[in-house]
Formats: sequence, C-alpha cells, structure tokens
Amino acid sequence: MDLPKAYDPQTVEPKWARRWAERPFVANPKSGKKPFVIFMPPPNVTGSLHMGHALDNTLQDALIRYKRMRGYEAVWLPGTDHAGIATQVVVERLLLKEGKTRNDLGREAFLKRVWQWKEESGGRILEQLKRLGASADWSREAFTMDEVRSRAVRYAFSRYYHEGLAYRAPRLVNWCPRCETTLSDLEVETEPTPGRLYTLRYEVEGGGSIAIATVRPETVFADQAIAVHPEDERYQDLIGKKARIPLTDLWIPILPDPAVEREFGTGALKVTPAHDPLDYEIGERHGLKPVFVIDLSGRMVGERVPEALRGLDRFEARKKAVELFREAGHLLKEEDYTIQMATCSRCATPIEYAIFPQWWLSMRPLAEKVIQGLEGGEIAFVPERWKKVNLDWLKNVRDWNISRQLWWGHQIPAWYCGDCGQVTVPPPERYLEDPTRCTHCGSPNLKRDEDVFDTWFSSALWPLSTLGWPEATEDLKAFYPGDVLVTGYDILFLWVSRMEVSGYHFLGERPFKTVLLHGLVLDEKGQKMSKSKGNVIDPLEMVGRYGADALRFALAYLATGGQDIRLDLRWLEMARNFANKLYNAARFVLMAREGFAPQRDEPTLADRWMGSRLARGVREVTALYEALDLAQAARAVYELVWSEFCDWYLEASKPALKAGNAHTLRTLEATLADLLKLLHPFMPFLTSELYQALTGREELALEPWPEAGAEDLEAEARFEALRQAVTGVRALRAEAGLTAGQGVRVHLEGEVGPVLENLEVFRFLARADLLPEKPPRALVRAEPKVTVRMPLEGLLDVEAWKARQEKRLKELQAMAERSEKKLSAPGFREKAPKEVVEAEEARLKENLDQIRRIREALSQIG
RNA sequence: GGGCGGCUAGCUCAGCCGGCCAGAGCGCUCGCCUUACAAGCGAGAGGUCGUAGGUUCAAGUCCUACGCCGCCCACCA
Repeated sequence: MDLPKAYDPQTVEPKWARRWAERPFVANPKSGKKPFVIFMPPPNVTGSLHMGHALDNTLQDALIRYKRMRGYEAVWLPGTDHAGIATQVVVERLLLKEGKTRNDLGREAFLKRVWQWKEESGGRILEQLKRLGASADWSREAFTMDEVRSRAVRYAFSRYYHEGLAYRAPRLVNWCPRCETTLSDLEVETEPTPGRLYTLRYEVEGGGSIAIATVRPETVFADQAIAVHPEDERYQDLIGKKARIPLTDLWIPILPDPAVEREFGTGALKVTPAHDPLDYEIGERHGLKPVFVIDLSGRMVGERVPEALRGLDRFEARKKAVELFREAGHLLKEEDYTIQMATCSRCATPIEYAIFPQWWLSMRPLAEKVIQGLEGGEIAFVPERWKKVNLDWLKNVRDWNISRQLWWGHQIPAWYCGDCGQVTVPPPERYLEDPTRCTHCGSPNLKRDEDVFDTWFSSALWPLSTLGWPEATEDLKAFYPGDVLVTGYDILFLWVSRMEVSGYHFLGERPFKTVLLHGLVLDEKGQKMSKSKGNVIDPLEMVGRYGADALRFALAYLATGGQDIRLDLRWLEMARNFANKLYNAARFVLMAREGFAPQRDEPTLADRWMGSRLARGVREVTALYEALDLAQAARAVYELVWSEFCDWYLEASKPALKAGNAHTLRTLEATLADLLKLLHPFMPFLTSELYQALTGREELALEPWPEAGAEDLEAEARFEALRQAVTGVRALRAEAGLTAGQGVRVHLEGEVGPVLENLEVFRFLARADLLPEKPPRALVRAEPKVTVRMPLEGLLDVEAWKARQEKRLKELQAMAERSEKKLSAPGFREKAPKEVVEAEEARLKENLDQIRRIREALSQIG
C-alpha cells in the first residue's frame, strides 16, 4: 500500500461526483419498495450555490442516502426555479451593457434572450450541487417553466378560476418602482429608517385649524379626509367639518374612524387612500376616492400637486414640500423619527402603492383545509414549534396577489374580450387550449393578459408538478405525498404554506408528511451573509480547501435543533481532520491485511468489546437518523470512529495482528465497513472510496445499512478494567514526569484478570511491565476498578504526583459529600426510582473506596 | 403590539419530554516524530450553565418574572 499519509479530497471527490451525476440514482415507481420521497427546494436558475443551499442539500442527501441504504425506494427530485424578477433583472443587466432595454427588444425577443441565457448558465447551480455529492435523480430534473411544470400552472389556475377562488379585482397593491411590478405582502419588508415626523396645520372651515402628523408630507395633495378617533374629546366639535389641504383650495372632510391611534402625534390622521394601505382601508369604510399624486415611477403628478413639485421624484418632492409648508406657516413641528419603511424584498427600494386590476387567490377557504389537516396532526414539524407559526399564518392569511408585471414567467392564461370586456379562462377540461372566442359574447376579439404569475405560484405546485401532475402519472401514484420537506424556516410562508395549500386543494391530501426546518447559515458575527456586506463564505471555495465531505459533515454536525449556524472555519478543520483520521484508520486496516499470515483465529477481548460498542453505535445512530436528528447522528458517528475505533480498538488490535490472529483482522475489516456505512450519508466521497478499497464492491451507496448486532456487556466491563489500568499507568507516567518512551514497571491491584489475560495488549498500550509484588513505597493511581502502583525509585516527581492526588482527593470528597447529602435527603429514597437510588449508592461506594486508596498511598509516601 | 430563538469552559457550540461526577472542536499547559494518522498521540488546566424567585426527593434541563442579543408577524400615520 503506498497511499499518501494525508488524505487529499481533490483526488477522490470529483471522480465520484461525476459518477453520481452521469449515472444518477433513478427512481423506479414500480420497484415495489417502500418509497421515501424528497422534493428538492428548487434553487433559482440565476443563483450560484451559497451556504444555505449547501446545508439544505446536505441534509436532504444524508436522508436520501440513509433511506436508500435502508432499502427504501429513495426518490430525490431535483430542479430549478425560474425566479421571475431575479432572472429578468440579470438579463436586463446584460442588455444594459449593450445599451439596450427590454422595451427596445420587445417581449418576444426579450424572452428569447432570457431562455438563451437560461440554457447557457441556468444549469450551473445544479452542477455545483453535484460537486457536493447530491445523489438526486437527475433524470427527473424539473424546471418551473418547462413543459410539464407549465401545464401544472395552467391547470391549477383554470381550476382556481372556475371554482371561484382566483379572481381579478382592482385593489391597492404594493408596487416596486424599480422592479416595476406589484408584490405580494410577503415580498415587502419593513425597514426601520431614520426620517422625520412632520406636524402640519390644516385650516378648518369656519375658522380654527387641525394639526396632523405625517412622515410623508408630499402626499398631502392626495388627502381625501382627516380622521380622528370617534371618542377623542379633543376633536368632537371638528367632526363633520371640512379642512383645507395646505397650498391648495381642496377641502376634505374630518371623519371619525376607530383605526386612529389617539396617542400618536396629534391624534389626527391625514387619510390618503392611494398612498397608504391603512388609509386605503379607512377610505373604503367612508367611500373615499383614492387619488394618486405619485406615479408608478415614483414621481409627483396630477393637477392637485402644486406646480413647483410636479414631476419631482417623491423624495425630492418631500424636501421641497416641507419648505413650502414652512414658508406658508403650515409646518408646526418637525422631529427626528424612525420610519418603518416598506421596501421591496428583492431590491430594497421603498415601496409605492398602486391600484389596478390584479389576479388574486382567495386564501381563506384554501387555508381552511390546511388548518384542519395541521390541527389533525397530518404534518409533523421538526422542530415542533414551527407548527404553531405555520398555523397562525394560515389563520390570518390574506388574499394573495398572484399577478406580476413582468415578462419572464408564466403568462396568465386569461383573455379579455375587446367587445364585452369579460374574462375568458379555459376550463379545466381544455386547460391547454387557448380560447378563440369570448365565452360570454362569442366575439373573436380576445387579448391575452400581459401579466405573469408570481414565481411562488409555480413553486407552490412543486410537489405536484415534479410528479407530472395534473396527468395521472405512475410517479404521482407512487410518490405522492412526499416524506420529508427540508428547507430553511425563512420560506415557511412563501413556499411551505403555499405548497400545503396546493396539495390539500388539488389532491385532497398533505403534500408531505414531515417538514424539517433548518436554520440559516450566518457569518461568524451572526449576521446574514450577503454580497453587499462582503461576508459571504463561498461553499465551493470551502470544497476546494477542505473537501465536500468536510463541508457536509461540518454543516450536518452544526445543524442542531433548527438553530442558525454561525459558520466558523474551525468546524471545517474539525471535519477535515476527521476525514483524515478515517482515511488513516482505513489505511491501517488495508496495510494490516497486506501480507497477513494467519496463525490463529480466536476472538480477543478487544474484538468482543468492539463488536459490542459497534452494536450499540449502530443502534443509536440508526435511531438518530430515524428521528431526523442528523446533527446528533453525525456526532455519534464521530465519537464512535475516533474515540472508540481509532483510539482503542485499532491500538488494541496491534498485538493480535502481530500474532497473526485472523479473527482480529476480520473484526477490523467488518467494523470499518460498518462505520463507513454509518458515515456514508454525511461523507459520501471518502466512504465510497474506502469501501471500494476495502471490499472491492463498487457502490457503497447501494449497500445495505448495517444491522445492529448483540451487545456483550461482560466484554465491555472487562475491557473497561483493562482500559483503566492503561489509563492509570499513562497518568502516573505523566504525573511522575516520565516520558512516554521510558518503560516502567507497575503493580496492579483490583480487577486485574482482564489485564493478565491480555498482557500483550496491556504492555503495548501502557508501555509497562507488571511487577508481581506490591512495592512498599509507590506512586499510586486509584481508578475505580484497579489500583496502579509505580515503585518509588529513581527520579520520580513526587511533588507533582502529590499535588495531583490532593486535588483528586478534594474532588472525590466533594462528590461523596454530595452523594451522601442526596441519599440522606428526606424523600429521596422513597420517591426516586430504585435504579437512581442504587446508582447513587454505587457511586458513593466507589468514591469512598477511591478516597481510601488515595489516602493510603499518600500516607505511605509521607 | 404579538410571537419565537439565543445567553453553558478563553472562542464556536452540544446537552434541555428532570436523575450516572456538565460534554465536544479549537485555543491553552506538560510530555511525545510510539512502525494508520503531527490534519496526530498521551496526560492535564479551565465552567456560581444570563439574573432573581418558584416547583420537585432531585433543575443547564420544568414554571414565573427580569436583563441583554437576534429573528418573525402586525394598519401608530
């Protein structure tokens, strides 16, 4: 064997990545195996892999690989999302370099460009996932705008429309002036922004005035009323009167409305239905007409706006308007104030509002079915706390604006009649046919809606559409509902809830059985990673530096309890070192096998011990995978591999190997093989490589999961005595100031049988020989099962040893005291379970015994 | 305004449906190139488990307040 001493992932990983990409794990709906299905959250075609994807897909791949080895028909359906705005923006930016806009090209040519771009670079992110080792069914790769998925979108809309759940209506909607499209409420964020609160005086008819507070003084020209709380004593005599908008001759009523907060500002609110959602609602209650003074590009428009402000950008206009009010004596007060600014979640531009007809989805009735399902426990949440969050959202859900004024996306399959003005949407039975005549008046004068659907409208159908719905495909029959949906909690509402809605509505059933929500990957300071902050850690760079296995293992190791992960590169080092450790352990086994000359074949104590620990390990790790606790599973395997297999068994096996014990070699090989299997879901590359070298078998991913064997408690107890003897010698050696190379002779007392029967193992591990006689004066180490004595001869450092013993004595006494107190506490013996009491007694006895032995040793040294 | 998460060793984190002496990785100290591995081996040091109460035979673990840090939802302009 001339394997290099240090493991180099770069020479191993690409080979396997290519193999799994070129010959993917293809799902077979007719295998007869029990299916285990995961829908991969489709990354944006525009995107490149970030740590969130790496985490998300590591967890999914670990589950899929685990279940595949357990004998399930493991189905992982991958794909990408067309990501409406994001993609359109990318291509528009490319056009800009040629000095063109999308309008220069026109819709058709522009879309051609986007598709072209998508074909060229849209597959990049999936290629990156393949490098991470994702064992998805690449033969079933889906795209939210491919033919099958487009059919699903058309069918879903047709159903919704004809069931009266999708409707078109003019309402106040969120508008992003930069993206030039409407946004759903979920795509609007509120950003605390330093600003100013202005108090303005409005003249009231018949003399007097009323003061209002506003952060948007430029919108006063769109005011339709002033509202005060109905029970506000200060304003009772003003209700019903009219006030004049400053700088204009426009008079607006003073109204009572309960939505007004009396404590805020002056207690009087200017009502501007066209430029504020709350005002819009108040306006609806009082029949006010929304009037716009800001257009879709964010500029001041309309006759109501004083000429000096007309055409100005909204923020420019604000400054100017304040000046005008000040000059005219309308500005009563101006103070610093933190504005809760509504911004576009994509581009952070402050939102405006607009009213034009949009398609809406009635969420209330749709959510109802989901609520029932969730309350009936049909979908499990991990961690559980998200269930309530999900339910609360569903219970308060508002209608969803599904239209977007973009070109890239699914164009809404609705046609408007040029004659009667009515809408025609193809019925579900002929959902793929474009209508040629208006269904209301028969006119052929039809024009298709120019808008496209919100990207999330197609994402919401993902669990259905990836299986070929609405066709009754084999896949759909075999693989719906999915088993575990793995994603970040940040898209619980945007995506998960909406899939629940689609699933329950169209198939009458939950789309998945369990939702596993993991945390977000943050930078070392706990901040979100973003390009603008420059704190992004690129997963592929980490793959290059540490290997994909190490990245995967570190992420899985850290994904505890759905907690956010502050990425610290030290964890990647830990994982890389672990891979190296495993690699070297395997190298040892392979080297041991080479030229091995069997002399005997009998199980050693160490063999039996390892078998027992492995049995327990398999049982524990398997249970953790089943509980979806992948972080603890990763930790348990780490412990098993490093602290048990490498630290003890590998070392203990050396004398037996030298003696030609074939049983030990077989145990080494078999244990390693099982450990590789347990670890494979986290570190697929290295484990596959090593398994192949060890067994000659081609594909570890397709090997069966290990069965937990029987535990051997007797062997464990006896090996434990041996371990304590070894540890005792090592500690004494260090306390006495001896180096590891110096051989020592020690006397053992207590449970010495295991040592005597495994003398070579003891001598090798402890580098010590046994003294037959108890030395009169010795440094002593009192372990629970054995007492180790090292004769006081030569230059032993007695002081260091003494200090150590004194310290140990104090600890033991403190513990013994605690035990005694506990045992004598009223109620303990009566109320605590028998095992607990017995364990406490045993502990006390052991501690007292150790104390006695240490005292004895100290007194003999003097 | 409502809700959620975090606060455990110098650092980054496990443990929290109560019960073996509170753990890991890194860092630190001492000693080792021991024929798988210095990305390593052996031996150690290092925690009033945010604060204050409470429940319990028993509390990082459950309850109640409070304090910071962070996130989500919501119509105080």
